[in-house]
Amino acid sequence: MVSERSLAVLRAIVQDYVASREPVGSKTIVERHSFGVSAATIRNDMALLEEEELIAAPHTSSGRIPTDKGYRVFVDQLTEIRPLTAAQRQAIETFLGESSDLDELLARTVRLVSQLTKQLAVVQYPSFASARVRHVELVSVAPTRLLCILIADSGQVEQRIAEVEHPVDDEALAALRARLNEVAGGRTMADAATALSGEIDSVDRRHAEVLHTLAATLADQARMQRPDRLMVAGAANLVATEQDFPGSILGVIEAIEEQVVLLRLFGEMASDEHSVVVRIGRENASFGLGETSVVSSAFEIPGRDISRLGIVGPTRMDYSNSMAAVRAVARYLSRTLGES
Amino acid sequence: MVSERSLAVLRAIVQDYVASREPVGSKTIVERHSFGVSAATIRNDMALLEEEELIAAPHTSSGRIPTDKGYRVFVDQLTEIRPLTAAQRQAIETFLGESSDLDELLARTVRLVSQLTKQLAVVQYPSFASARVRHVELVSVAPTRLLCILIADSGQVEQRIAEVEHPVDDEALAALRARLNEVAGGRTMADAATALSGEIDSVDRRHAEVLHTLAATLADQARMQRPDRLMVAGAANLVATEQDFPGSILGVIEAIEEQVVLLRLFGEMASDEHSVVVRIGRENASFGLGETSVVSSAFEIPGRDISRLGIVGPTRMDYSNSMAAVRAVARYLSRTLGES
DNA sequence: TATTGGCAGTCGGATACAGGGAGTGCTAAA
DNA sequence: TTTAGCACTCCCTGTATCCGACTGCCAATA
Repeated sequence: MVSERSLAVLRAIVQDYVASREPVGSKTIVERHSFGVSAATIRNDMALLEEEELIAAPHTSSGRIPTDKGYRVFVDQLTEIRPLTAAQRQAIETFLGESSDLDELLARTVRLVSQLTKQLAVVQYPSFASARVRHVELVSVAPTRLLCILIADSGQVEQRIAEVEHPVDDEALAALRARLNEVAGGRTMADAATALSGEIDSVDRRHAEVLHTLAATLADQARMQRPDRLMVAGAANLVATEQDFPGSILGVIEAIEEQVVLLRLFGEMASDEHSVVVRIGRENASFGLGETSVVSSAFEIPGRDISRLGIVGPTRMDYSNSMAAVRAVARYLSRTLGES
Repeated sequence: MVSERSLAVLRAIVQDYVASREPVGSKTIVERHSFGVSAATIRNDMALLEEEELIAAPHTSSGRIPTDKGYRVFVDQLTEIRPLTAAQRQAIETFLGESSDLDELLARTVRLVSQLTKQLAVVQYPSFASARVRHVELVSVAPTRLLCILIADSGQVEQRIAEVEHPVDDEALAALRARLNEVAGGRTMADAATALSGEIDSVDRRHAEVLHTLAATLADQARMQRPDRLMVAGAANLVATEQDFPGSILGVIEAIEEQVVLLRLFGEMASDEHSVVVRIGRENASFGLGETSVVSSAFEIPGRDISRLGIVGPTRMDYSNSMAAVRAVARYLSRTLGES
């Protein structure tokens, strides 16, 4: 059984180790924290914590460092997340408030979060599967190449080149454009995709082939066959913590570049939408990120599907600060932008 | 004066050092290369090369490593770039041939180049300043918010949110849309920008304010106020060569993320469009990249402005291979895609 | 029972030192 | 111009040693 003071000792160990990167001993604890007890007592508590596998000693006679399990308990104890300072809140507002379009907003967001947390920041590009089709535009870029542009009422624009076998003249193009808008306009992306697929057979033979290609193309687009993208910032922060990755940092960087891994990880964290979720060390082992921790939170921008942002760093990180920053920025995106 | 054989010795030193990361001595050279002379003779040549500051000795009595100047001479001697293997050419075709849109093509390109060269690859997103305006679309996303979508005949789509003070109803919106298309349609981006600016005064008072905002917005867009973007891949390759950066790799990573730096660097390399340009070490010192080399080449995709792709790595890199890969991919983009 | 002081034991890290090895620079000879 | 030989320099590595930090345990104490 771990006593209340033992947990306080664990907190002290986590804080000191995060700050110094050095195993922390009993003497250090009594010096830097105001426990009313002696070092020997702390040692007894540390023996308990080690029994519970919350801390470990890298070498026989050295200070202790938290285990993944120790970090987990530490984070779970953090019932109340320390709010950001006024200056930090101000930074969020001024930094994000000026954004003109979604791309820039997200770009600023990742940069901001990486600066606030000193970690690598990631934001998931919000998809818009639930948005509706406002307009379909066709542009002939070559005799047998049509550019299909899909405009959603959320403002999102998707484009795709369609190859057709027979050239399409301007007149036919106009007819096709009208037909496509008639069928797809106003529908949600998913609906439009199925509607277009069903439309293929009931069309003028001469253009069946064209429509077929177009419908398939648009359907693909609408289904968001292309997986959501990620925006990343602060890679230098990750490399700066290289010493915290005993087993080469290369695997981590590769996993970040292989965005699919992170997207799947985000997918698994989608449980509670309005709180900050933390996954620590080995909890991410199945993603090849067994030495990293991820702190993330959901956010929702009006007209878009719900999405996630977060940070990725070594297990030895300032969870309190990371959670506060991630939560604050996610809330800003959801609330402040949602109100305007 | 550097003799012909001295240059051969320089080549040998560069090749061996690039391969082994270890200073190379005279004995190693006679063992691994078929000079018909003894180690002592090589030493004399090495003394010459050191005199010319083409090589240097890290320690008094150790092998030699090439200086930046040495790499420069080595690269300039590479009159003929070794062509890629058939397998590599095949890889380019199959890997890039399947791309559906420009984004994916560029994404595949950077990944391919980073794999071929084992370096960090960068591609500049081709701008379209010389393209013409095909269509301007306005979408009301909120009473006082208009989404402006600019469609170019090259297929590029740019979007921007415009804030206006007074609400705009559907009827006025349609009129505005017609007017904007009338003025801007068919013009190049640059022309459209000036034309729109000039149009502001000659419009119905009630909508002057709206048009003003829109014109300014579109003008900004057309001028490509937003700098060209970069796509990056293979960061892991860069980190893997960390040992080749005596002065911390962090600055390099920061410079990469700060895309402006690379864009300016690319801008300075734009001299010869159809050949591969190499900048070595201190030649990039003014960009904070004094320990890195950049190999890049221009390419041109139909309907787009000319643009660049390249790789960034330590001065100790396989220049021959990097130049061959960069040139081959750039040519593929320009030629093969241009023909189709 | 919980806490404390003391003390022996353990291990890592820093320091000092010697020996081996790789490589150069120089000189004299071919 | 090239070559062989040789002395010299310096790095690297392994070894021995010392120092310091910390733990773990035990007996005493509140």
